[in-house]
Amino acid sequence: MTSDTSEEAGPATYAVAVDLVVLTIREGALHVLTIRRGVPPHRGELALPGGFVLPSEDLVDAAVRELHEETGLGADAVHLEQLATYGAPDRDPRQRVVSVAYLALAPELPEPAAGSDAAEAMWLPVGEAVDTGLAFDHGTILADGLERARSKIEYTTLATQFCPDEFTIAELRAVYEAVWGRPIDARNFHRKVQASRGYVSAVGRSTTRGGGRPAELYRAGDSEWISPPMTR
Amino acid sequence: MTSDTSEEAGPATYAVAVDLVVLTIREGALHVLTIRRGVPPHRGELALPGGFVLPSEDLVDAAVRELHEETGLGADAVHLEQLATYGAPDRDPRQRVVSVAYLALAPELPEPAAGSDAAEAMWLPVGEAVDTGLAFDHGTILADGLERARSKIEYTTLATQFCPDEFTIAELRAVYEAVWGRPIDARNFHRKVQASRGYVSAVGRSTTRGGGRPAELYRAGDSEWISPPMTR
DNA sequence: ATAATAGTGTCTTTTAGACAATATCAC
DNA sequence: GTGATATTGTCTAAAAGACACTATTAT
Repeated sequence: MTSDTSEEAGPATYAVAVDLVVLTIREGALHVLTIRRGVPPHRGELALPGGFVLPSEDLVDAAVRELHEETGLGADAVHLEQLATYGAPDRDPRQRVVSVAYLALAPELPEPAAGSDAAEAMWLPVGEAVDTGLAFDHGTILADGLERARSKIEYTTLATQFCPDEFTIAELRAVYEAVWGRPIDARNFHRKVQASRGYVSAVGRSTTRGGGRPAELYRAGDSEWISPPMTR
Repeated sequence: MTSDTSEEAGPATYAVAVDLVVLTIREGALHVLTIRRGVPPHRGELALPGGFVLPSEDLVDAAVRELHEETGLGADAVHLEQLATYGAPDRDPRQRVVSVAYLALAPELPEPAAGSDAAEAMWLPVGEAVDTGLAFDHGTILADGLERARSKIEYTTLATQFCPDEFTIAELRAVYEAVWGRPIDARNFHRKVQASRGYVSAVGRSTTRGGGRPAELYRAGDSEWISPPMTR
């Protein structure tokens, strides 16, 4: 018999974790950050990075901490938003774990992944991750994260979060093509980005890194919304 | 010293609750279901209905159970979707509680509220609830729920969830007017609803309950999406 | 000059929104 | 008939999407 079970028992308690769907674009394709599990259950399988929430931490702080541990990125460099919460009683065989999933959008990172953890972390093309399957219910979480990213770049300026500080319209267009998985008319896209006030602001310099005629460089503008929206 | 702290301690555990933002339309205005707290903390203040998740329950099952306890409604009669999760360490002074909020959209109910609970439940116009303020962080949860409802009726057929089984186009329009809080051109609205395949399907009968020329009756169609979307 | 990419302009179709006109009931 | 609401139609402006054309670099 455990100690201290005198008056009311109080509600049952469960472990609470955060899991991360970290998306970036590498070589024109959307990639997701995965880890290979080193311990049971699902040892050797791929999973999303994540960890338990500490007693003093807010949920988003736990997500920021995990993101930093896995990618070295700070909260200022990436977009981070809550995705959904998964809490089926049997989703983790060890104990009941309620997991709050977060979606992170990151610019292309220099190295594959600098996990301070022993677990090997890597970027995987999203199609490959979906096909391979992920441990626990992480396949569902990934699918939900992809759908969120796909829909949100329609009406918000989030696509710039995948770009470096300075980017060209063509590079921004490549983000849409990678996330939506289909080509977009360069000319109409150019016109629509320019028409949406506050989406991008010109730097005043240009680059020839794409070959051909030099392209104007832009930074993210001050608006959070696109109007009229991009249509998927 | 508590018993059983030999090997690894394992992650910290927290109470997990569901809170409900239940919206309905009464007398042309959007209302939210609230309860007056009978016990501390925040005794006497208004709050959202909710409760703890049982060990055997999935999160959504807990939401369905609470909804039934508070309104008598079953899961088939209302739309229920996960909203967001709130877990600041100090959001509940008694102990750490991570709360998964759900949004429910219900048709107008016969009686104000038939809470089987001792707590008095009531429908409150949303403006009044926002102005009065709610206990804990429930004001934030309500605001998030309202924004979700307002945006979702733009591009989904969710507005029909506020209507009885059979309804007129004018009644559906009244939903938009109540949720968005502004008048809508009846003629353009009529045309757009008809143009969106699968939004509504005609019953073949009409009603004069609105006075004036009888209006055709419709049921919810088989589509979940509106295209093109309603614009707010 | 040629290849490659950036950027502008033009045209057609679709949609939004304002609002006129007609239809069908109760009284 | 009048009053009320439903439904259809018409017009204009905005936007989407297809695509021709011009611009500026490297080689």
